[in-house]
Amino acid sequence: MKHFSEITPAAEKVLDAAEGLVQRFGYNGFSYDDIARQVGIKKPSIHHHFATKAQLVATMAQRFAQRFFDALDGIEQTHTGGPARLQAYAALFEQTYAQDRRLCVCGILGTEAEDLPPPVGDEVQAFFNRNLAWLAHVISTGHTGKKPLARDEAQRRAMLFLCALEGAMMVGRGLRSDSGPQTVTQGLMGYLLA
Amino acid sequence: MKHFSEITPAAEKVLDAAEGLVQRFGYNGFSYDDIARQVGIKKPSIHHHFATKAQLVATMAQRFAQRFFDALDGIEQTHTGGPARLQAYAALFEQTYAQDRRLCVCGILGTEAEDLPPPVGDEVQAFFNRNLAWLAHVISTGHTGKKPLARDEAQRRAMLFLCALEGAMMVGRGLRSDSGPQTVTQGLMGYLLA
DNA sequence: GTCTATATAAAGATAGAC
DNA sequence: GTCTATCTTTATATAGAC
Repeated sequence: MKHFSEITPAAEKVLDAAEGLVQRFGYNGFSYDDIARQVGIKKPSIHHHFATKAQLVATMAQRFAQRFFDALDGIEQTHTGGPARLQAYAALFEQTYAQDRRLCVCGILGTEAEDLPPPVGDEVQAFFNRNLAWLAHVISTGHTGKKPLARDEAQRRAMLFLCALEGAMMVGRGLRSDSGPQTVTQGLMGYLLA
Repeated sequence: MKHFSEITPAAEKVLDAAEGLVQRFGYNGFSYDDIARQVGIKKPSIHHHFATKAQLVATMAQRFAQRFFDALDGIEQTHTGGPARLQAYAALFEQTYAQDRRLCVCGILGTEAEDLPPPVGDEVQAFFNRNLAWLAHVISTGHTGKKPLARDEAQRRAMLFLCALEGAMMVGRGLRSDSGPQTVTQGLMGYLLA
């Protein structure tokens, strides 16, 4: 698979379009022609950049994950303490949903997991694992209790937070509501770090 | 739209197949031919029972929701107290995911909301609204605090619980894990009713 | 890097016989 | 209620010219 770092400007536009389409309609919900129309080129030109849809989406998911992880690094550098970091983490989901109720790329692909080409499924799985590790670390070092948090307790709370945020996007859409992740963070933050 | 209550045994088998296929692959992830193969008939026979895919899935979602609400009534009759009722509620999600990691019908349809025929979207929206109302009621009457729960606080907690459960199915799939909703209920229950 | 033209398969759906 | 045959559209993908 082509790595997203060695990609031309034209191919980048294709990835941008694919990302938005996946976030709105899922893997099975868009076509090469949809991308072509958005980018302003023809269908076969897409194949010039990405031979198959599986490769295209795998590359896009990889780029999405990389950017997300970069954002996590940024949060650790610019925010101090558990609450601020979890709040900044939640804001990433919030900002995504605020754009026409877009879902997390790996969230919507996760629901389609059984149907996904293996390379795409691998990206999704890695994305969640790394998010959980990051959250468990932040929760573990940021909590305010007297005893240090047990490793598996930190992991449980990380799982809860991630699921609540992903689920809030899913449910928010089903409710046809503009309020997504934000509806779920209030109160939860205190619980996670208590 | 045909109501599911006036449906023949043959049509019922079609709905059963459609339900499983939606839970595994989503609205855009299966075809009339997939149903036909499962039921053991041919494609046009499906159209005899349900003229369009939109009608078929709308009827299926309606049946799913009705059964789910019946289960909620059952929980209120057979379980007493907030903790037992929330536990029984979570078990409904658990049982679904335990079947080949199937998702909640309205959960997976919710992620596809932007792409859904309006009648199907209506069913999904109604499903979530009614679930939130039921949960808010159980949480409100079941909590152990000294002061009665404020209405909007009960609704916030209901939203958190629903999103956590739906999200756990989504994330569990992305992780290729057999552990779904169960990973998220522990600890949360105490928080909801505190 | 983009195009026209085309191959091939699958989708939702209809007509009409049994 | 189910079938064969068929229509129409759309999908992913390829060949080869510019």
